[in-house]
Amino acid sequence: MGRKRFQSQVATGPATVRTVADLAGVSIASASRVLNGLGGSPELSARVKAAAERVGYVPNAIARSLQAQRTGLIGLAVADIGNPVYVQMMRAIEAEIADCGRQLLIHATNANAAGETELLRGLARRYVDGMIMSPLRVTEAHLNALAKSAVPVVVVGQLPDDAPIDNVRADSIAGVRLAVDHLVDTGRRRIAMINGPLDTVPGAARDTGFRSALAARGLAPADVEYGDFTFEAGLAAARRLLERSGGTGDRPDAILAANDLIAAGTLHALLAAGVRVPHDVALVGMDNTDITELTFPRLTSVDLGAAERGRRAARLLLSRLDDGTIGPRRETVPPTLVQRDST
Amino acid sequence: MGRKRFQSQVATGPATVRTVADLAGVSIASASRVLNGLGGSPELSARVKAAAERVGYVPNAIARSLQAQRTGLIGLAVADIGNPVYVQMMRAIEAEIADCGRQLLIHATNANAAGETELLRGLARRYVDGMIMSPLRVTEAHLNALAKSAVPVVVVGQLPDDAPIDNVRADSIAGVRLAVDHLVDTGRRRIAMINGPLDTVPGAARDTGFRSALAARGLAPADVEYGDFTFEAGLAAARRLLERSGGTGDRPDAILAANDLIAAGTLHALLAAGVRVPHDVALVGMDNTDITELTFPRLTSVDLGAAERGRRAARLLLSRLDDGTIGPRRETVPPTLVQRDST
DNA sequence: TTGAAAGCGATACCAT
DNA sequence: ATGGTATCGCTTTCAA
Repeated sequence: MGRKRFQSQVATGPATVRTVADLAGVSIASASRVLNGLGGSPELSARVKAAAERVGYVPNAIARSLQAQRTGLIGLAVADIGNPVYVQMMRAIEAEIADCGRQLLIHATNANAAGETELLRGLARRYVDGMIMSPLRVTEAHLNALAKSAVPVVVVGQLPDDAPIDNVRADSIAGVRLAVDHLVDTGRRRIAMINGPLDTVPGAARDTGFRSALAARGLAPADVEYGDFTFEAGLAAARRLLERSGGTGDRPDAILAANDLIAAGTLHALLAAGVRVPHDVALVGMDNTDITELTFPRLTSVDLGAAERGRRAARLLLSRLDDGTIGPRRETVPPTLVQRDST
Repeated sequence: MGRKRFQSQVATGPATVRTVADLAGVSIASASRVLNGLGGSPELSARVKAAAERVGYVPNAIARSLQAQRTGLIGLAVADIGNPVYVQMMRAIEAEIADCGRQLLIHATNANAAGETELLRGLARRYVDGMIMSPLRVTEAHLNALAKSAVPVVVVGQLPDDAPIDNVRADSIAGVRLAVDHLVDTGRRRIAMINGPLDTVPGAARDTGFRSALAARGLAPADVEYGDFTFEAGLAAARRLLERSGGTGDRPDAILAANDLIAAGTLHALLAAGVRVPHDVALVGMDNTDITELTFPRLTSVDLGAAERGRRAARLLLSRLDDGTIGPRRETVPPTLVQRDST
């Protein structure tokens, strides 16, 4: 029966509004008001401020969140926080939401689909006002979980067209076409591709795009290899590809890598085999990450707009948090080709 | 005067314990107990669980945190979330704390000292149970703020020896010595260094280490350059260095770069100038980030244990959260040299 | 075993 | 302008 109510607050634990109010000899309501810059007579304000200062009062954000029904936190779920593409995206998102005084809660899903849906069910109702996620693969379970998520979610990546969820996507197909056209325009004809896994959304899209872009120029793939979206996989795939074309004659004169990591691996294999880049083989990566500047020669790469996608996703989410009634929106970020020294 | 208290909860907003309790026809206390797996008769438990299932109940973590006085969130403040070293550290920390069901709240300080102390005063009392920070520079203000932080903080990086704060540090000096010894042992004599800014903690330590390590082998620096800890700065500094030693005669036969980004920039400048690596000039980076594998040739690099430092910092913090009474601890992670193809 | 009620810390709505 | 108090959703005594 509220014993504490009637005993004055001795310095127990960190300061609360009550500590400040007691010290200033005012009600907690007045203390709260002054602390939030609403009303208060000069005299009372001064007393409260002095008291707050003296006890080093810092408002407890948890309590405030409970009352306000919002935390100011935005969740970001990515497969791998080390992947340069996600790093780019994270940076853009962070910058965008920091402007609104919000913070980023980052969660690595480790490309684990079960974990991702669990996240939507759990974490979505945990601490975040909204959430941005970029799943590598999208399953039925994802869609289900997304549909009943308790907070707004924006998905970066491909989603079925009828999914009623805010969605920002890259245009891989157009991106691949940019690369292919660039290679053909600069005289390459035997164009090979080193792709990621076909059962991922980006892998599948890039495969389709590659074949149709070549067909549009009256060409067929010189060769195709698959592996993970990693440097090591790119290195291994490129070695297989080089081995297959033992004679210089049927070696591809250009290779399109499905991302910059694969491209870096490929470059490594080429240089190690004494192949000159771009003289003998032109090389194009995708994602236009920082990696492109680190290699020698620097990599030509298709910018699929990771940063821009992050920025737009953040904006979509922020606007939805302002007004939950707007219908689902879909944005597509157009790719650009950034030519450097590998083509 | 508590109107709501007496009206049954109609489907308003997301389900709460009250929703579940009302639906199951039990008290919220019982509902809470069942939901947390404490007690409850089989019959009652079943009813509550069914009700929770039906309304898709997910506990509100904010409310729980307010009660429990902990959020399960760990804050991480780094200068730049894109820097590969921090990425390594983040990954290690994330993995470590995820095991304990905690999550990472990441904050980019953009190397802004004012922001960092503000963080300690504000965010530390905001949402996190504890915090790991890795400041580039440590000021008086930092130390002050650290001293009165409301939650435990672990600092990754150098701190004054008498600072009563958990602290994990790299041993830059030993790291530089490893590199220098390796270069000398492999026959290099004219060793230059491309360093970061001298007014940063790591920059200063590496400079000291470089000079003393050389002196220990009876050598003097062949040349020294400074710039930021970036690829571009490394590239520019290496160009200046090459220009200075116009004749091949007094060109350094080895360069130590203060981090891998600088090393990559340096490599770029060397290769562009037609210098063979490692034949003409050996090159050693520091931090042993993923970058070392991406370049051609791959970079020999001193591993200052970023991942290990992150892991230890996480462990220190977790143990302190368990028991706040232990005194401040200080750990130093020993460096290792990882030889690759650039030496 | 179950339920009533007291908090956690802050804000907001009332009266005064 | 100021103070009392209900409330956010949950956990946790304390009684019954």
